[in-house]
Amino acid sequence: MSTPIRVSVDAVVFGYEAGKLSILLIQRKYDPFKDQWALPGGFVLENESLENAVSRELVEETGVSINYLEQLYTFGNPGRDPRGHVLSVAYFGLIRPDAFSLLASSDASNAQWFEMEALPDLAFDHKIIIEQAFLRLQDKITYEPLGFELLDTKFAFSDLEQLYTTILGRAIDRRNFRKKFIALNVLDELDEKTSKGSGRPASLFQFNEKRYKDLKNKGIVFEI
Amino acid sequence: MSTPIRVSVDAVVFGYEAGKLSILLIQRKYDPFKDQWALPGGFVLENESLENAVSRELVEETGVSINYLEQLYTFGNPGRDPRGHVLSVAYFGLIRPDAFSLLASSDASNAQWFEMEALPDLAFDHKIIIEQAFLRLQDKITYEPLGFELLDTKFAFSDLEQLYTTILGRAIDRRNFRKKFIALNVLDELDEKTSKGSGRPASLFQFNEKRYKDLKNKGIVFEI
DNA sequence: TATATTTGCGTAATAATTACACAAACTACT
DNA sequence: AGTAGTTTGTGTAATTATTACGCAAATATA
Repeated sequence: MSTPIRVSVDAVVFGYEAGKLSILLIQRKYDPFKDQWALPGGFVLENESLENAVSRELVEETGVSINYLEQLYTFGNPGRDPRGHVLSVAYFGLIRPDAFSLLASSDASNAQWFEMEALPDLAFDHKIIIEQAFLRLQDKITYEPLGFELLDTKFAFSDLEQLYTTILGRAIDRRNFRKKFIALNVLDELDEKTSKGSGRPASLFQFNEKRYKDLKNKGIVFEI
Repeated sequence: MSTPIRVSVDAVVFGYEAGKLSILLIQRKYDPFKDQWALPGGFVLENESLENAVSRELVEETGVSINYLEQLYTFGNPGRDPRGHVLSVAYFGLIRPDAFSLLASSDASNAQWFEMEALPDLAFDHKIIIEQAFLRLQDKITYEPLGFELLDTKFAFSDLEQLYTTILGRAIDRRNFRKKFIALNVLDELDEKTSKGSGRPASLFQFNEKRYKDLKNKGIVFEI
C-alpha cells in the first residue's frame, strides 16, 4: 500500500518595491534543470509539517524568513519532475524585499528577485505555479485589504494605491479607493508627514493589526 | 533526499435530497480505525495523477463515479495518521445520491450516506476535512451558481431555493433570489409543469450548461 | 516668485440590493 | 360542488452601495 511518491514544497514569494512586483527565485545547483531558475523549495522531511518544510527551505535557500505562507495548491502530476513521481505542495507569501538581504551567491545558493514582467525560464512546472499564485493574489487583494506585508510599516496613501494598481494591473479611482479603505477602519493616520521630492507632503498611515483581525473574525466586507 | 512520506487522497462528496445535505462515508475494514467511518480515499499509485487516484478510490470504495472533483486542501501534519507520516490531498464534489446506487455492504466495502447534522465519529482528521469542505461549499455557492449537480436535470425554482437555504443555513428572499438567478441567464424554462401534492403547479427549469460556461469565462458576477 | 507636482477632499448620478404582499393555480376535504 | 389549504409567481418603492468627476492646498524646483 505504500507509495514511492516523494513530497516537496515550493514557495512563491512576492515582493514589492518601487511600483514593481517581484518573485524570489533560486538558481538550481544540481540536475535536473541545473543552473535554471526555480522556486525555492525542496523535499519535506520525515515527520515534518508542510508549513515547517516550506519555511525551512525558504530560509536555507534564500535567507528569507517569512511568518505566514498560505497554501496555494498541490501539484501532483506524474511527469512534472524528471526524477520520478514528485508531488509539490505550493505555498505563497508576501514580503518587502528590503526587509531581508538574500544569501550571497555561493556554491550552495544563489537567490535573486525577478520582476514579474521579466521572469527567466523556469524549472519544472514552476511557471504554472507562479501564474496560479499570481491569480490568487489578484483575487485575494480585491476582497481582503492585503498588501501591508509589502509596504513599510509607515506608508503614504499613494503607496498603497500604487501597490493595488500594480497588482491588479489597472487604474483605480484615487478618491473612491481612499474612501473605501478608510471606511474599513484598519488604518491609523499618524501625525507625521512624508515628502518625496516635489508635491504636497503626504500623511503617513499605519496598519492597525488588531482592528484588522477583529474585522476578519466578523467577516470582511470589502470590494475594491 | 527521498522522503518516506506516503501520499493519499480523500473525497468529500456532498449529496442533497429532500432538503437534506449528506456526505458519503465508508466504514473502515482494517486498522487503524477499524470499523470507524471515514472519507472514501486511499493511497495514490505510482505515476498516477491525484485526480485519477481520488476518482478511482471513490468508485472502488463506494461505487460512485463523479466527473469533477475540486481540490480542497492538503493535510500534511505528521501525526494525523498513526501508521506514520501520511499526507492527504482532499477533494470535494457534489452529486445527487439517487443517481448512483452504493456498493452493497460486503466484506470489502460498506458505503453510506450520512446527513450533515448526524455524522458519526470519524477516523483520522476527517472531521476537520469535512468542516473545511463545508465552509468552502458555503463560500462557493454565494458567488457561483452551483448546485445543479445536486438537483434533477429538471427542477422547480423552489427546489433550487431550498437547496440554497439548506446549504447556507439561512432563509433567502424568494422573489429576489428568483430575479437574480433568472438575470444570470443560465436557466431555461421548460413548458412542463410539476405538481407535487397541493399548491399551484410549478414551471420546470433546466440548467443551460453552455451559457454557464460562457458566463464563467467572462467572469461570473453573482452574489446571493 | 512662478511653475510643476502631489495630496486631500465632497457631491451628484447611477446601479444594486433589500424589503415587502397579494392574486393565481392547483389539491384535498366535506 | 364548494370551500379551505397550499404553493407558485410576480412588481415596486426605499435604501444602500458604487461610480464618476475637478479643484484648492502644500510643497520642491527652476
